[in-house]
Amino acid sequence: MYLDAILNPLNEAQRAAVSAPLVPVLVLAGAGSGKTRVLTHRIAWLIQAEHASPYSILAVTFTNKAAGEMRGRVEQILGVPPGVLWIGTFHGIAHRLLRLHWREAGLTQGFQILDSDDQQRLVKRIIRANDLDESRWEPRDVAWFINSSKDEGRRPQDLKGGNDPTRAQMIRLYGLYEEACARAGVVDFAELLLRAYELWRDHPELLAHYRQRFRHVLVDEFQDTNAIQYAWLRLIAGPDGHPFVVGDDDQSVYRWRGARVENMQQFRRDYARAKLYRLEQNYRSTAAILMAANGLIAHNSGRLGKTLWTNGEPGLPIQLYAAFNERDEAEFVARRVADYVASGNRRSDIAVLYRSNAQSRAFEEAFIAGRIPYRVYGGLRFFERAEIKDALAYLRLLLNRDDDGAYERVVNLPTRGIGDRTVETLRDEARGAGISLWKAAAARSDVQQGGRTANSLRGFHRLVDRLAKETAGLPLHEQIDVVLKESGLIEHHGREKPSQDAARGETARNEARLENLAELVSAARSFAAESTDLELPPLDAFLAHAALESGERQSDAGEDSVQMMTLHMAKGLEFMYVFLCGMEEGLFPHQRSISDLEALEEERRLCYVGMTRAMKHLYLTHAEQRRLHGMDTHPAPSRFIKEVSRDIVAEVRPRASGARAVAAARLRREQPAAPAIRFRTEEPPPPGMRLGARVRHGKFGEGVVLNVEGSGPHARVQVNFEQQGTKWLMMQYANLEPV
DNA sequence: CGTGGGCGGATTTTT
DNA sequence: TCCGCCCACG
Repeated sequence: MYLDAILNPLNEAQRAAVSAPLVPVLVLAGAGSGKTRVLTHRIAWLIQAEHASPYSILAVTFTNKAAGEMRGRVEQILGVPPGVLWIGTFHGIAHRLLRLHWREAGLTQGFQILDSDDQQRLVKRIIRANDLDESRWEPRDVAWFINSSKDEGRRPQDLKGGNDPTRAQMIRLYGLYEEACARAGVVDFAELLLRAYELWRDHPELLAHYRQRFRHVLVDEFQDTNAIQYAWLRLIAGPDGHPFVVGDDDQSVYRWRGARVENMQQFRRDYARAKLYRLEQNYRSTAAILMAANGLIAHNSGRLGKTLWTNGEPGLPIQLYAAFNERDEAEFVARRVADYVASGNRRSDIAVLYRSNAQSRAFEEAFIAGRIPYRVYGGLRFFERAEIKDALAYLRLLLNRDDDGAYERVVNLPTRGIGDRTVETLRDEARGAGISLWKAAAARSDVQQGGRTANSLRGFHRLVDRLAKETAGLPLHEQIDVVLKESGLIEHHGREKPSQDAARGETARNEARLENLAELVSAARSFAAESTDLELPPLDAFLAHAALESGERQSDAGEDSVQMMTLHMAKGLEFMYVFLCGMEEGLFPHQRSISDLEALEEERRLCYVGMTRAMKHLYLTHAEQRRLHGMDTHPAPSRFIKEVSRDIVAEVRPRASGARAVAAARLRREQPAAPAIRFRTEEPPPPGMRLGARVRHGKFGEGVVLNVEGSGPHARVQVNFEQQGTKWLMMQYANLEPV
């Protein structure tokens, strides 16, 4: 591929970023501005123009999906054989490093990965084992403390309790948790990152090797990095490196789980030579949608500053619907969806977005009533299902008998007469001797030859040993097949309950579980076929895969259906038509964020993310009455509605309230009000004052045109200044010059 | 050992 | 209101 071919498909800003010199680079990439394209083309550029070896490239993302897309596109552009480039998630890459250097990292060779559920169970066991009150020490809170400590790079010994007994206890539990993990040979997600960081930090020779190798480090969604991820990046890039990071501070919506937008500002401080590029041209949405989004996000402070613009259609104004209640809101959306579908649109081009999952219910009911196929995202994913985790627990035991979490999960599944009492004594014995449950039980059933429980335990151990022996050397999917059958798991779920006719629902659930187990076998088959990872035995690799890529959500795709999801899940996606629902104070912004400025600004960013998902039409809806936790509330419309310039909003019908609204909601076939949109319909905007143009003002400095009203000397422009924020100015007096 | 009723809590979620 | 979890009972 020639250099022209790399640069030609790009706009000027993208081209500048892609062909930037080998210095640290921060790309501020707005929503829909072609950020993935810039990353992939940058990689191509490094290889073609800078003659970088494909082996010298390390590209990091947050999700497997993003990593997969990036890898696909790079390999397509360059024709590089798969697997040469290190493209992966932070966790995936950390995992790979730890497998390669498990000894230096202080891990066991066959270490396994705990998902958050496994982690919480383990924390709970530790709390119980220490006779602590679970309501005082909630496993969720303790796990959160442990994870956020790790995210900050802190080990128990780095933490001080001070005068705070609660904190001191948390630190103690963190320490006990670490010991339990070490004993069982397991690591949680945060541990992967922290260990990978410590591995390099504490082994200069290793670090030197990898620095030499990965000369080119690229990072996607940089605004989502947490402290340890950023520290890790700085280690690998080194003081003289040139990391290429892409992010959007306006789309930072994961502060609550440790992401630090400040890393973007910090990056510029840490790398004084860093160059900043802005991608502001948007290829996704209409001008109306972008103006609404720009106007909203301008209310946030401390932004790096960026305004989206487009050469495309002005588009329809944002439609605002004030519903009577959540049912009316859902019925309105359902009617609009039906209209869109009737005029030939695909249902999958339509998205219903909301702040919290509970809101989906009303929409589901309306869609069912209207016979509109829909798909709700969220909920359990494949590898998180109970029956799948049971099966995985057996597989984990095959590799590592000391995995107490797995042991407890299946020691009595299917039931084999090993009750809570037995397990409890086992736990005590194991803890007393500082050994695993497996070892404790093995010691015991040897001693007490005769007892019934001892027999059961021995039976279980023999089963596991036998499965290990029988499956050794078999292809992966056959290994799993054998384990499923001989462990009794299949029979357990397949067992009919003949006596009860009423148990039909149960039969259906059982069937679904059996299907899932069958799916596990076929997932293993295709995993083995596709996996190029030769560094790990297949079963180890498959278990890591199951933990790190928990799989698709809800697989019953196929039929064209309306997409329903939370705003967080919608990040990174795009839809022709977007309904942003539940725009109410207390719901969005959420009650818990209203009194904290930082949290409130994050809610605003979330709203910005939601709005910028829409390509053609955007609806904002709110309800005047809503049932929340069983109580009727009368929430005020979200402040975010008011923060969108009124000029680009059209109310779907005149706001009604009270009794009138009841009738109106029932009777009115709502018609959109005459569009209130006033920008560039008849008259062209003043020269140089194109939407999104950069301008300079004598006093306020540089800014970007958000909005233009009228023409000639009476025209007014709304400008978002980098320093001063958003202002309306009269063309006549403002003396704006195009930049 | 499995189930039903009482109780408390109820953003957002990837890895 | 509704869901998930814990405990007591059969």
